Amino acid sequence: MIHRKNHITRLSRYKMVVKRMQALGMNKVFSENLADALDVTASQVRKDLSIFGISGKKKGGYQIDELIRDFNRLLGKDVTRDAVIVGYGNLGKAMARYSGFDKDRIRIRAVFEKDADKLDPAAEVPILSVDQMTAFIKEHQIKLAIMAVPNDVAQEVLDKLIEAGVTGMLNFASIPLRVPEHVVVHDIDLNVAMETLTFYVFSGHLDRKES
Amino acid sequence: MIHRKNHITRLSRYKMVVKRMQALGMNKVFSENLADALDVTASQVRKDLSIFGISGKKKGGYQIDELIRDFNRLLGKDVTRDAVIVGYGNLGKAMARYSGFDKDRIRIRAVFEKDADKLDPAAEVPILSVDQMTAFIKEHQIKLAIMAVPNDVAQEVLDKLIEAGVTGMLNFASIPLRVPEHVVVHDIDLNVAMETLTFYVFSGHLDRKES
DNA sequence: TTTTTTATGTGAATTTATTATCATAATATT
DNA sequence: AATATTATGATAATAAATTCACATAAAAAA
Repeated sequence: MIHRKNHITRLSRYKMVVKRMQALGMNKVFSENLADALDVTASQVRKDLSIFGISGKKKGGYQIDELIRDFNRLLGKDVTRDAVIVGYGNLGKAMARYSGFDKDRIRIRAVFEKDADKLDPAAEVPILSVDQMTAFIKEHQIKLAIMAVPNDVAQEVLDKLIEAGVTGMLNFASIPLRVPEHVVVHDIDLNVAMETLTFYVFSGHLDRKES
Repeated sequence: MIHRKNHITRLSRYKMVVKRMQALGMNKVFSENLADALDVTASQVRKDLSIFGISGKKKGGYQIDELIRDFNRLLGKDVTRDAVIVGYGNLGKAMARYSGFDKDRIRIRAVFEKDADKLDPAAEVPILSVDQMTAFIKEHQIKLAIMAVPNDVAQEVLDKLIEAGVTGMLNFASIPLRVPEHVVVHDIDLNVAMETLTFYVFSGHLDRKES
């Protein structure tokens, strides 16, 4: 069985709630609990988990510590992943300071910015010149990038990143980007998100399905 | 035929590229062109458009000015939609200054923040106290909100927004939120997005499908 | 120990989404 | 005016995602 996007997205969510449950002192969890918490069906939970080879016990549910071990294994062999940010505008800055990343897995190593006035190589997350980007990525073998640059340079930046060795990016630009087969781009188009919302809110056609 | 999320998301994208095409001086467009630009099939484009009651001509494709008129009609009767932001932290600030919204349709009217030091009622987009939130929303009949608040207050803020009359929100908190039937929440979980990405990048299981 | 209860795991059924096919209408060509 | 071309639109086919349903294993109760 191949893992599709939806499964993986949910996997990450399961991880989140299971961690919270563990923090609450719980030891085991039923598919029904997860379903509840994430507003999906219990069937869906069991199917997802089984797709990833995770199994529980016919009565006692799933053991939380085992679950977390499995989630970590699946989402990256307990290794921290290094990432860089390109663009230190509003969004780039917000991402550089974003506290919501799982610090044990995703670490922002640097931000690259064109405007010389904004550079700050001494900051906790150093703000470096784009001129250093390729070298930095190659040296640290960075595979992940967050693109927070204007639309009109997005494709150019993307190409440069790929050239340097990055194979996965989170993209905030709202233009269609072209990438080779081996590269994954996850687009977050805030304008599209808001427009979609207005459609639902003002049209009444609510057959909504969670994001 | 009912409109599902995917259709609406694509509709918003079609609008974007069609507008760009118009800016280029083009008058008509073929399903094949749109398919190309957005990396979907031409069949998909035609189906989407037909679902929204948009039709072209059996040879000459779709008339761009008509398309744009239809898109605007569908996405909100040519009326600007007012929205507020809750939380003036990194993300809230980025959203308040975000230039990517279609200014003709989505207008940020105010930001609400708890920390008194951050308030700035005179700013172009005024930063107001959360104490004023409910009154402001009711007075201006705001229906849309962007939630950029910490996880631990997200549900509370959401409830308050709903109480005040908001029915659609973009949510950046990464905890599962409960909402009544008539309310739509679009979640953007940046951590989940990054983790999903790492999975694809480091696992090799690439059966990726665009965001 | 035997019986009852209950949560998993899986294959089947269903629903939803996407793609392929092709008759048809509009345009262009001869 | 007749013929050839071609892009749409509708329907059929396929694929993907989700839910149902139930046999089975584990735990609890009797």
